[in-house]
Amino acid sequence: MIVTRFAPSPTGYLHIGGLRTALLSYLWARRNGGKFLLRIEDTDFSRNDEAAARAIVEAFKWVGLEHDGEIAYQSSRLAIYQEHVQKLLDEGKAYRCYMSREELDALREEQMGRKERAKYDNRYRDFTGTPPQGREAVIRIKAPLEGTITVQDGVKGDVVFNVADILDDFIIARSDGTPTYNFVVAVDDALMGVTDVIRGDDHLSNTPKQIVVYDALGFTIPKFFHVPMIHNSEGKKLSKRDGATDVMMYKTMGYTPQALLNFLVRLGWSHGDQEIFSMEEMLSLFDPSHINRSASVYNTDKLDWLNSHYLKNTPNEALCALLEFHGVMLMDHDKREILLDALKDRAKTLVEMATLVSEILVTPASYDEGALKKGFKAESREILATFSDAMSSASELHLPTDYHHLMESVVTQLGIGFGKIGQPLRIALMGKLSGPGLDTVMAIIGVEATQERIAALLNR
RNA sequence: GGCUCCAUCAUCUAACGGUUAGGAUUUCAGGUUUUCAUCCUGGCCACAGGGGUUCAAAUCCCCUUGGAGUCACCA
Repeated sequence: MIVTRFAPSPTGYLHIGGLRTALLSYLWARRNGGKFLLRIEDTDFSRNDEAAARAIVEAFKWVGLEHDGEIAYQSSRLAIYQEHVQKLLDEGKAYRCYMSREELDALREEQMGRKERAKYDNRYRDFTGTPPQGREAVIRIKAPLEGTITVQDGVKGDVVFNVADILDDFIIARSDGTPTYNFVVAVDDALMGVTDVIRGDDHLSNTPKQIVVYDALGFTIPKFFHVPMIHNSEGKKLSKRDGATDVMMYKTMGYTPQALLNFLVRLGWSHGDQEIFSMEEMLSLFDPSHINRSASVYNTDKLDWLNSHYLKNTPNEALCALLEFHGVMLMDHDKREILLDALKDRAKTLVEMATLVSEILVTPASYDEGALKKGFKAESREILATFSDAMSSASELHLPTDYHHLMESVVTQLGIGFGKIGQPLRIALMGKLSGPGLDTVMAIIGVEATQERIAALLNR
């Protein structure tokens, strides 16, 4: 069985890059009928872990990813780590190091001065004497001293590290007894039965250390898939400073989860020329071994396009529900269908759509200067008045076509082109020169409101 | 700086030794539309450079250049 996991450190919200690796892990697990686990990596300082976990679960819920089982908190698994540290100690695969921070710093500086790599000098590796008084020891693992470690990566291929270049006896437990990252990751992944680790390739250079831990503890090494970074427009790793990186921001900006997921899955992965992927398609097509090796730049133009695509294809009922989050209550509106049909092709986001709704439903508070200049001419007053009168005497005005016919007959009667009535009427109804078809707008707001808006413009 | 990874249009990508290097987004030009948007049609735009290997290289190898990541008692 394939078991994957998403293991964020609690930073307060779910990052867009995190969502991508979570999505890929989720897809791979689900595709294989496996499990997708969630683990919060909170071994260090007292950051607000609970809130962070809630934020992540909330974001997962919004996009529809679901993890299996309970959320694992590393902070509550300390006993397990200690047990495994002890095991290594007992087996002589790890040892106490009494070197002080000052000594370590001094060593480092000395090495740097000689242009050497900063590296622990193994001074306590085989220490058997009496420990120095009053020193808290850290625990270091005995790492190999020579040879190579190969990370077999499903994305990058075999990556070979020279032990002498990268390793030393790294710390697995701090002087306060708490375990460090590379140790707990390996222990947890092994104990939780994770078979496929899909994560950002910023973790690639950590992997040899984790392999050392796997080996020391006799664990089976999982499959690794190191997914390339998402870069910002400067070509650097995407960070919190790059604006909208909080997944929930996309909800408030009016994006749909499908669009976001579709956008994310196409960053670094593709299936021929296909651009649109439903969740079902992602589930049946995604394979991490087809992930690109190179980083991609985060550019939301395509996200906008995808979002408008999904908006167009969302049933009105569902659209109504989505719009409620943005303060638009349309469930009981009798012209709901006409309204939404007219709008769903015109908006890139739900926020835009909400704005468009109110532009139609609410009488314009002011008129665009440029529009007046361009579209409201001397003869416009009479044309609008004529049209308004015609509305009063018309018998049946319900559907857009009814209004359209009326406009046609007025235009014919006056011997003018459509534009002569269209422009001023549009200004009266919308306050500007762009918008959905006038017949549609009138059908939505009705005869009375149309006449009121015409009067408002004429009396201004 | 050491180590590691990466390199096709502005951007996301296809190509798995043989293509006029394809698609999408963006952009531009037409068309449809009473307007705007949508939509349709078309255009512009790429194999980083240099060596090999091969009948044949965007594809395989090497070098150069450029970019990124990582080097903690953070995760």
